[in-house]
Amino acid sequence: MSEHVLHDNGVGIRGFDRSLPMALMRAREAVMRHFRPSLAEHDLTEQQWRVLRALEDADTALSVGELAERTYLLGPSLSRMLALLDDRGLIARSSVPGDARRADIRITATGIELVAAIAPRSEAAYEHIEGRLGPGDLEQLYVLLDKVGRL
Amino acid sequence: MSEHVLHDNGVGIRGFDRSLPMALMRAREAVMRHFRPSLAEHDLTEQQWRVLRALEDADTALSVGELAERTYLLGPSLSRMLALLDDRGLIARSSVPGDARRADIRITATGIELVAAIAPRSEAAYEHIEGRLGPGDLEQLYVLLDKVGRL
DNA sequence: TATTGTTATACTCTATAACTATA
DNA sequence: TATAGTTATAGAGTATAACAATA
Repeated sequence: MSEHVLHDNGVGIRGFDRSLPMALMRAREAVMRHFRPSLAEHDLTEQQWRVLRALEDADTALSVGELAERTYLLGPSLSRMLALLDDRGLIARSSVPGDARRADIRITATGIELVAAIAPRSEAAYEHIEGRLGPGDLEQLYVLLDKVGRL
Repeated sequence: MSEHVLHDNGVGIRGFDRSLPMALMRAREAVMRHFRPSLAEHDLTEQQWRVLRALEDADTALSVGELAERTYLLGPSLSRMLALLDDRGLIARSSVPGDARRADIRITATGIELVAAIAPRSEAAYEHIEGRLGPGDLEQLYVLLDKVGRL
């Protein structure tokens, strides 16, 4: 029998400690706690960071809609954010030939530099996590999270 | 060799798909997507839900500070939220004998009823997840998340 | 003096609806 | 008519500082 047993506390709902959303949030908090100061230092919110990372990872221009999906941001939030990131020269927009409604968003060289400047702290956090979990466990965690993410 | 290989994309940072915070967020999104309508139906934000669940799980009164730690909310956010939940009769405050600075927060019968009313939808979401992962994987996921959460 | 909690303030994000331009 | 993106608006959370009351 496992130490992690689902228990009934009388109102037909799992204990707080057995709530998957809370466990996910706790884990995310633990990771971000080490990383957030680095973002603040460079005047980036977590959401802005997600946008830059998504663009940098895409390696190609993305439409606003595609970007919204990948970053879990709503259109209006993203729209305003892109204006700010554009002002800071971190992203650039261009029109799409053949569909004047669409906008192509890409990360600029300045944006890539900023991401690269923050990256070392991110790597340090990962090494810390790997040190605690071991590479096998981390791998297994990714597999399980991917499964849950595909609900 | 695993299919999940950390790769270098030229700026010294992991790919977006190999970002642990993003994987955690995706998983949480997938779970909450099924659950959020139920909260909205009862006029609760995710944060308010966390507060009610934490109180209900504690099975005893908590100080504002303890509650803030358990729900990952800041004092000022929590302070305002407690006033709203108090107005709705979902929580109650009482003074602590021996320390007039502290406030004891507890969930009311009405609050417990509300949690119980929402619980079935939560359970359905869990059954869906268990159906996809299998109980063993879900258990393993909890173990790994707990490890990460203890950073 | 330090701690507990609230209030003040500015900013950001969430969420929905309305709007513009284009397809 | 539908789609892509922006603008408008209201509400809520984040974050820091300042504050009151108490220890």
